[in-house]
Amino acid sequence: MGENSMIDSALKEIRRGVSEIIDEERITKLLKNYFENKEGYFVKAGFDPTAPDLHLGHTVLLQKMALFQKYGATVQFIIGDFTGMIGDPTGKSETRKKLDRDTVIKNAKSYEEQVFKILDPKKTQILFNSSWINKLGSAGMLELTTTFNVARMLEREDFEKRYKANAPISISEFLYPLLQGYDSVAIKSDIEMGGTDQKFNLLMGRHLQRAYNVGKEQAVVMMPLLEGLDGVNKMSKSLGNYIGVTDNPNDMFGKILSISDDLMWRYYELLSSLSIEQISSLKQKVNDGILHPKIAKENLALEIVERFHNRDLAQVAKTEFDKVHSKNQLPTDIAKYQVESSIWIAQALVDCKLEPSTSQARRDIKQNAVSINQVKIKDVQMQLEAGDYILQVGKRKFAKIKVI
RNA sequence: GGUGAGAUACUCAAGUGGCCAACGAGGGCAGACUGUAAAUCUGCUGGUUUUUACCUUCGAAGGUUCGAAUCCUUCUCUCACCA
Repeated sequence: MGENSMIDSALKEIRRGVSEIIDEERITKLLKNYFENKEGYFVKAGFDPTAPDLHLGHTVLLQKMALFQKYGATVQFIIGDFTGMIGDPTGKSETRKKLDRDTVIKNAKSYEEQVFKILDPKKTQILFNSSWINKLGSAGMLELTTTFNVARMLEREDFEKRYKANAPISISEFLYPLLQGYDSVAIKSDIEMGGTDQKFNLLMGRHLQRAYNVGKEQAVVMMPLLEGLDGVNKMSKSLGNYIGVTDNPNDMFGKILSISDDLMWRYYELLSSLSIEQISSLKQKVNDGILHPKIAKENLALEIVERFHNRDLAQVAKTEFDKVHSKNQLPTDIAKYQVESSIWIAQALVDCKLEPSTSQARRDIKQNAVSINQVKIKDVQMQLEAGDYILQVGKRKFAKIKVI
C-alpha cells in the first residue's frame, strides 16, 4: 500500500463515529510524518479525578485514542486533580473540595486498571495537572487570565444560557476552561479529544497554545455522547442507564440485549470494531429479514463482553442468558438467604432484597409477578414454612431462601 | 436594599378547610404479546401483615380549627421587576 493510501485509510478509521474534527489537516500531517519518519505525537484527554467508574460512554473516547496509538500516538491521560477542585461548568456541577493526595493516587490506580483494558499501557502517560498548574503561581495565573476576556467567555453555550437566565456563574468557573487549555500548553499536545459538550474547553487549548507560542496548535477530535440504555439520555452513572466496564459478564450481556433495536446500531457504530461497511451490510440483512435482529444484538453483546472479559466468559454469559430468558430456566448463580422459622412471603421477598418494601411486594404478588419454585402465587398472606424455596420477582430477579 | 410571585411525591403539574396518600402527564415497575427489542393494551407506582384499616408526607417551625396541602404567624430558599 502506498503512503498516501495508508494515510487515507487511517483517516477513514479515525473519522468513524466522530461528531466533529477541527483542523483535520494537522492530523493528516501528523500521520504523514509518522508513516514517513516514524515520528510520534501526543493525543491528550482529560479526566475527572473523582469516582473512576468508567462506562461504555467513556470507552467511545478511549477506543478512538487506542486507534491513534495504533498510528503512532502517545496518549497523555490527564487526571485533572487541580481543575477538579473547580468543577467543570459543563453540565454545571458544583465547586468541589480538593481531594487529598492519597485519594488522587488511589483513583489514578483505579483508572489505570480500567483504562488499560483499551489503551496500550506502553503508549500511555498518566499525568496530573496539579504538577504544572501548581508551578504557575499567582503571577502565572494572572497572566493566564489576560489571554481571554469575559465577553468571549460568555459565548460559551452553557455560560450564555446561565447568564441570560440570571443563574449564578462563579468567577472560578471562568478559570476552568483556561486551566484545561493551559494543560495543552504545558504538555504540548498535538491532538485533544473530548465529548461534543467539551468543544469550548477543547478549543481553548488551541487558543492558549497560540497565545503562549507553543509552536503548534492542537487538532481537536470530538466524540458524540453515547446514549444510555434508555436510548434517550446520555449514558451516566447517576441516571443508572449505564454499562460499566467492570460489570460482570452476565450483567453486561443482559444489559446490551435489553437495548432497543434502533439503539443497537448506534452502539455498533460507536463501540464495535466492525467496519462501517460490515455494519451497514448487517443492517441491510436485518432490514431484508435475512438476519434476526436478536442475533445481531447477541453478536454485539459477545464482542463487547469479550473486550472487557474474555471469549469464554462471553460465551458463558450468552448460554446463561438463553437459559434464563429463552428456556425460562433458573440462572446458575442465585443469591442465597436464610431465615429463622416460618415467614410471611412479602417479608421474605424484602429480606432477600427482591423487593424494597412489603407494600411493593404485596402489589407485585397481586399483579402476578411473584413465583415460588417457578409457580406463580396469588396469596398475599402466604407463609413460608421450613424448607428451601426459589423466589422470583418479575423476569429477572431471583433468590434462594432457606427457612429453618 | 425595595416590590411582587412562588416552594406539592422521581420530574412536570392540579388541588386554596373535610369526598386527599393527594387529579393529570412523563418516567418507573409489573402483566399480556414478543426477541428481557420496539409498538400496543392493562394494572400498579409513600409506608405498615389492623391492608374496605392504620401511620407518615404537600419548603421548616409554631398557631387557629372537631378537622389543614389548603387559613394565620415567623423562618429558610427560589424566581421576576426595580435600584
